Amino acid sequence: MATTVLVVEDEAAIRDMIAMALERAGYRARHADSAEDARAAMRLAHPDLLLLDWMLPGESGLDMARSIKDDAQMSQIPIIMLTARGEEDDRVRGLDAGADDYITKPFSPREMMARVKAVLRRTAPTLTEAPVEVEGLRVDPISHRVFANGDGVDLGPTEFRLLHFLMTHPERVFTRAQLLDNVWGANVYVEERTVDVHVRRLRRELTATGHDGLVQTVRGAGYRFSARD
Amino acid sequence: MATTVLVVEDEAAIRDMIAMALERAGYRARHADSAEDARAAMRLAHPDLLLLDWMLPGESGLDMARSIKDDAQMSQIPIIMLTARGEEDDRVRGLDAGADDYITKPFSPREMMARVKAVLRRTAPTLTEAPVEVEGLRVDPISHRVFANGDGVDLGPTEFRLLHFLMTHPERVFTRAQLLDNVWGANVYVEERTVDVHVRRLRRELTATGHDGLVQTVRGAGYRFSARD
DNA sequence: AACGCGCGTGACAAATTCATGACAGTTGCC
DNA sequence: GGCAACTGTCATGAATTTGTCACGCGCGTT
Repeated sequence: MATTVLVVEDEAAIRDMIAMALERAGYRARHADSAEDARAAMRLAHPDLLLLDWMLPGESGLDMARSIKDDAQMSQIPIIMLTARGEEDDRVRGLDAGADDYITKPFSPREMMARVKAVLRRTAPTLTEAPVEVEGLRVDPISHRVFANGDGVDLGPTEFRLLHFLMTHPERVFTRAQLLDNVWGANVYVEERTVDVHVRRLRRELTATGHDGLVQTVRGAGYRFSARD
Repeated sequence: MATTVLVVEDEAAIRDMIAMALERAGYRARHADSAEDARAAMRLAHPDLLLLDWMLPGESGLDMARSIKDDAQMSQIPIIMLTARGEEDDRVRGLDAGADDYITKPFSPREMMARVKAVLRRTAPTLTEAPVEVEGLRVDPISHRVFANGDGVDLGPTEFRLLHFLMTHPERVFTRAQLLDNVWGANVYVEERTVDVHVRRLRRELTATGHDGLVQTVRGAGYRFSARD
């Protein structure tokens, strides 16, 4: 999936210039012209980066940056602030609000792209994954921990990846071969029945914490993660 | 201690002009006329800022800037690039390489001083990081000291950086490769197992002061700093 | 009711992954 | 120059994890 950049800027000319440069570089660009619009767009497009204008009608870009960095769900998304001011005082305030970089207008598409790439490179590993939670069972890829209603669950590396994969693709049946590809990795030779064993090990841990029936067997097809029976 | 600026420039006239202006303004100036010299000077004088000429005999200033920004120990030191060229292309490359500002020759001592002061002011908060404290274990980046419930803990440079990095990113697992990038610096080739050894050395010191279990091993994933088990 | 599969289980031995202690090369400091 | 502090590597042994089997149970079909 292409990297998506959300451009929050009310001046159409600048916004289009940026969007064009981004798309020419192979990124997917989305835009919003106010903080309110931006929040809606973030929920829809799940951008990997925000280009946020300092001056916006209504809620300022600075406030928005601050609120995003305070939100556990979105705090991982890097932000580059755009501003017409050149005072470094502002720069400090911007960085202080959680911005990852800062571009002073006027700027060239080229400079902008250089910074976009730099920020993405710097934060790439970070935005990979958010915690998943279903019925009190929470898997957090960042801390690499699993909690069942608050209590820690001890899983081996493979069980962890298996559970995480299934939870991020709920209600969907995967054949053993598909699971091997996605959890073990492509071109890895292991018996398909090995999946059964790991499912069993995973279930054993989950059952011990009262979470039964989440990893379901679909006879003749494979396994599925689902909250309902 | 006076703020030290290292001037890396092979043309004596320019170098002296800069050094004189800096000293008149109360800074301590050191100089080098090649990247090799500069590295030696950095180890000796621990400059707070680098004025780096783009064109140097041997390794270019651009390459040097990049390698410094990749080095965990020196990446905090701000860099101002000096160049005879005015192409924006160069400007982008310079900023991309990690430079904090950019001065085009010819320039006046006055302009240079303004930029030097601006960069130092701007990066001050970065270098002056706040102390981090968790469960009585305090790491103070400013004094470069660690205290466990008031008692000083003696750590080597690498252990200090490792602990500080982990403490500023709690509850998050880092692979050995990520730790090497962030604590040792990118482009530094060391065996991944070396991380284990430093973790052990760090743990040994922490355990001696009663702080066990803070640096945790996540089998198959890496290490994590966390207050809870 | 018998049978054929598909799947759950417990047991294992091999393969990984880590913690540790020892060592030698460097560096900075007396 | 010599000493002390640091670093990066290795070898070793212990602790987990992993991939396979073999065995049986149960479901659906005949």
